[in-house]
Amino acid sequence: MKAQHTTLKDIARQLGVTVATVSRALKNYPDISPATKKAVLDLAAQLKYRPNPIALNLRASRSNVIGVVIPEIVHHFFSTVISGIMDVADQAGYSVMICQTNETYQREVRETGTLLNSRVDGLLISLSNETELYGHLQEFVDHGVPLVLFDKVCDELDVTKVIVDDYAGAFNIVEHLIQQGGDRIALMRGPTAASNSRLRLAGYVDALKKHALPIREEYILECTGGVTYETGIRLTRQLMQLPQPPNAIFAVADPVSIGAISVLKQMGFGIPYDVVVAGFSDWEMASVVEPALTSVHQPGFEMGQVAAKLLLEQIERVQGGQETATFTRVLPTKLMVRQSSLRKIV
Amino acid sequence: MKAQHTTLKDIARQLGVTVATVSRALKNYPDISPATKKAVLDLAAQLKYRPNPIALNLRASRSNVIGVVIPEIVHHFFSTVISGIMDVADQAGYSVMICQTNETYQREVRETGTLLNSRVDGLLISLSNETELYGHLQEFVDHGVPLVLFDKVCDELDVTKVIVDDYAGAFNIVEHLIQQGGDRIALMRGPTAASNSRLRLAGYVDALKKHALPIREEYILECTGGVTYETGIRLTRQLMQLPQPPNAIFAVADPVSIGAISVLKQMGFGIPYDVVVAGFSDWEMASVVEPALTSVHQPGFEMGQVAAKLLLEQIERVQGGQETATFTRVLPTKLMVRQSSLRKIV
DNA sequence: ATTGGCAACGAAAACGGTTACGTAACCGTT
DNA sequence: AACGGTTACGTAACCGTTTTCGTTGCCAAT
Repeated sequence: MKAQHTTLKDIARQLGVTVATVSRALKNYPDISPATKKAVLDLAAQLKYRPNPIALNLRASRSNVIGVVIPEIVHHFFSTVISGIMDVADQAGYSVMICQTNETYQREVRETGTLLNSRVDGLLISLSNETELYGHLQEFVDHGVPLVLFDKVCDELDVTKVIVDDYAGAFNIVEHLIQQGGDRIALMRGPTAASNSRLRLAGYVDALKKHALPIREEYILECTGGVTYETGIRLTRQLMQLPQPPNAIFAVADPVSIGAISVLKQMGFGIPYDVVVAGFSDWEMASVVEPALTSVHQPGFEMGQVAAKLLLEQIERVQGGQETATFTRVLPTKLMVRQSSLRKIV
Repeated sequence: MKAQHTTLKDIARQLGVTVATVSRALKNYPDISPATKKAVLDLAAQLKYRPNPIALNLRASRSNVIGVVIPEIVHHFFSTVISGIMDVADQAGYSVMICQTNETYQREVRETGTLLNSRVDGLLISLSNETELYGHLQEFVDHGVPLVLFDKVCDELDVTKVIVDDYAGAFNIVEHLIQQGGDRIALMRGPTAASNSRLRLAGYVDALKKHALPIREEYILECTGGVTYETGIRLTRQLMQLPQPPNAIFAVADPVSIGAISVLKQMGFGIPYDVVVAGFSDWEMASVVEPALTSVHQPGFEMGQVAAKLLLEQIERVQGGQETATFTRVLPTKLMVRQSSLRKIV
C-alpha cells in the first residue's frame, strides 16, 4: 500500500549484491563494473531511490540546517530578512528552520534550546526586545556552533553581527526634519533593551545637539505596549496636548508614524505644514498612506543574505577546524523622503 | 576548545558501564540500580547531555519536521498563515521547514523534491500560480507522506485541503458594491491557473447575474505581471479610458486595489462617490490608506492552524498504520466595509 | 547440591548510509 | 610456478540511540 522509501538494502537485495556496492555504484566509484553500475542505476531510478539525509547527517554529524530566530514572522522587515537568508541558504544546499519569540525572553530561550537540540549547524538570531541575559546564546558558542546576530544585537557576546546603521539613519532623518523647518522634534522611541532602539535615540540626540536644539524630556516617549499603529495614536494625542506641542514627529517604526499621521489629520493638523512626520523601516505601507511617509529604508533582504553568508562561511571554517574572527558588519540605510516631511524642495 | 556534544558513549566510558545502561538510566527504566541511575543522571547533567535528534530520527524513521511550501514569504497573508502553522507545530513538538516558490512551477518542483528528500513527516503547500501539473505532489502520496493543500489548491489531487470561501467572499463583496450603487463593476482578476482566482471570478459573475447586470468582457482584466500596486495603476488607467468607464472596481488583491485608489484620486475621481473600490485579503495597509479600503478578510492565522492540525492528525494516523479520509475544509471570510465603498450607511 | 527467580547489567542488532580495508579471481611477467 | 598488479566486489566499522535478548551473580527454596 504505502510505498516506503527505497533504501540501499532494497536495491542490494534485488540485485544480489551488498549495500556497499550499491552505494559505490550510485556515487560513481571507479571500481564498479559498468554492468553492475548500470543495473544499480536503473533499479535506483525505477524505485525512485533517494538517499536518506538523516542517515547521512548522523554519519557526518551535521544537519545541513541553519536555525533562524526572529521576534515575529508577520512583519515586513523580518520576512524580508528571512527571504534573503533563504536565498543564500538554498543555493548552498542548506535548509532553514525558523522560530519566533514573540518578543519574549522566555520563548527565545525555549526556541534556541530546541534548535541547539536539533543540532542545527549554525544560528541566526535577532534578539527579542526583552532579552538582557545571554546564557542561552553562550551555549552555542560553548558547543562550537556558529552564531551570527543580526538587527537587534548585543555587546555582551563576542560573535559576528550584522546591523544597519541605526545611528546614522536616525541622525540623518532628524537632521532632515530640522532642515524642513522642525525645531520642536518629538521622538517616539522603542524599548530600552533593544540595541537598535538605543542607537536611534543616540542619533536623534546628536542631530539635535549639532543644530543647537534643546533635548526636551517631554518630547521623548517610549512606545510601551508595542510599536504599533495604536501606540502611535495614543502617544501623538499626548504630545499634541502639551503646552507647547512639537512641530515634528519621528517614530521608531512606520506603523507608529502612520498612527501619528492618522490622528494628526483627525485633529486638524496639516502634514507637513503644521507637523512634519517621519518613520523608520520603510514598510510597504509607507508609500501608500497619505501623505506618503518619509522613512529610513533598511536593506532587509541584503541583511539576510549577508548574515547567512557570514554564518555559512563560519560553519565551513568550523568544520575545517579553523578558528574564526568575529566582527560587526554595518549596512547603510537610505533616507526615503516623501510628502510627510517635504515642506521645501530639497 | 570546542566542546563537542556529549553522547551516551561519553557518559558510559567515564562511568565504566555500557551505553545501554546509560540509555536506560536516563529513561528511568526499572532494572537499573538507584546508585547507577544517580551517577548517570548527575554526570549527564554536568556534561549537559542532550540526546542527538538525528540518531533518534534515524531509528524512528521520522524527522519531526513538517515542510511548508508557499509562493512568497514576504506577504502579509502567507506570513500570517505560517505563524498559525508554527503555533500548532510548536506545541506538538514539530519543527517547520519553509520554502518559497516565487510563484514558479519550476521552483515548486525543486523545493518539494528537497523536502521529500529531507524526509519531512508531512507537507503543507499552497500552489504557485503557474502550477498545473501535480506529479511532484503525487510523489508524496505515493510515498505515504501526508499532504495538506491550503489556500491555492487543485481538484486533481485527492488530499485534504483547507481554503477560504473565495466564492462567497467575492460574491458578497460584489453584491455589496452593487448595493452601494455600482452597476458597471470592473474586476481585476488573478491568474487563471490559481484556484482561488477562478473561484473569485465565479463569485463576481454570479453576483452580477443575480442582480441582472451584464457581464462585460472589457471590464474583466487579468493582472498580468503580478498582483501589485503597479498593475493596479496600469489596469485602472486602461479601465477609465473606456468609452463607458466602470463606476466600481473590485481587485483580487489589496495592493492592486490601492494602486487603483491612488490613480483614481490622481485622475480626479472621487472615491467612493464617482467610483467604489474593494479589494481582497485585507492587508495591513487596507485600513491606513485614504480612503480606507473595503476588503475581504481571510483568516490566515486560523487557516495555518487548521491546516497544521489536520496534517498532524494525518501523520499520527499514518504512523499508526490507519487509513485516512480526505476532505476539504472551507473557512468563512469576513467582509470589511470601509470608506472606499461606503456611499450609503448600511 | 541442584534448581528457580530476581536484580542489574552487557552484547548486539537495528535504523541507512559511507568508506577503509580485505580478498578473490584473473591477468601478464619473470 | 611463483609473483605482482588489477579489477570488482564483500566485510566491517562507524555515526548515536533504543531495545531485545541474553548473561552474570546472588539468594531462597527444594
